[in-house]
Amino acid sequence: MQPLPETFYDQPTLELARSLLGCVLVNETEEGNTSGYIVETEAYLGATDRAAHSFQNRRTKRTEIMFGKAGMVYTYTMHTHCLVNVVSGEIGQPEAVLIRAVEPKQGLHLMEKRRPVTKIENLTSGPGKLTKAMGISTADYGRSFLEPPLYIAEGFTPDSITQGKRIGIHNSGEAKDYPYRFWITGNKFVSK
DNA sequence: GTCGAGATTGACT
DNA sequence: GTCAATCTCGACT
Repeated sequence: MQPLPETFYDQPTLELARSLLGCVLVNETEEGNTSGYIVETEAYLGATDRAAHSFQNRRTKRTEIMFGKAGMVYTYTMHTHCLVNVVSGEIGQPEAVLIRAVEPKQGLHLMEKRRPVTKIENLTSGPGKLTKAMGISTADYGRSFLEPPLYIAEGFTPDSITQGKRIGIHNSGEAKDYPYRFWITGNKFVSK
């Protein structure tokens, strides 16, 4: 499986968020390899998006990576969980795409070992769930999706894509109603 | 050094 | 619907 080329990330963040649907997220670890089709994403446009960590180009130690090159890995700890983003936009533009859900492809047994569930559709149907199932952590912060062990490869073209409001952002004024969320219509691994 | 907030999840009323 | 778990970082003393 080949990582997608650098040119794939050379497109506007909202288009990248849409393009990532159907692509394969791969993580190679000592325990084994896991991969899954990306079925849900959210765009964060730092300069104007109040819900983004980098709102109004706020540059901190944590958001630093968002100002860098598209295709970098931005991981972030939220309460007890870890979230994973793909950095987007030109250098100097703090934009990123949050990977909210994947559909398991390879390493199903390993994912279930890391995150025991009764229903398979609960395994990776949320941003904190998929990182645990695939073994992604804050140690991956600053890596590149262009090369192993953590990378994104070509998958399939979704039949139908739905666009809507983002989830789980509170007290963000108008930003909470921005239609920056994309998911594959009808896929059961999309979060609620 | 201490305090508060948060791009979530799972359990419970 | 509500709420706590538990960690990192930024702001302040």
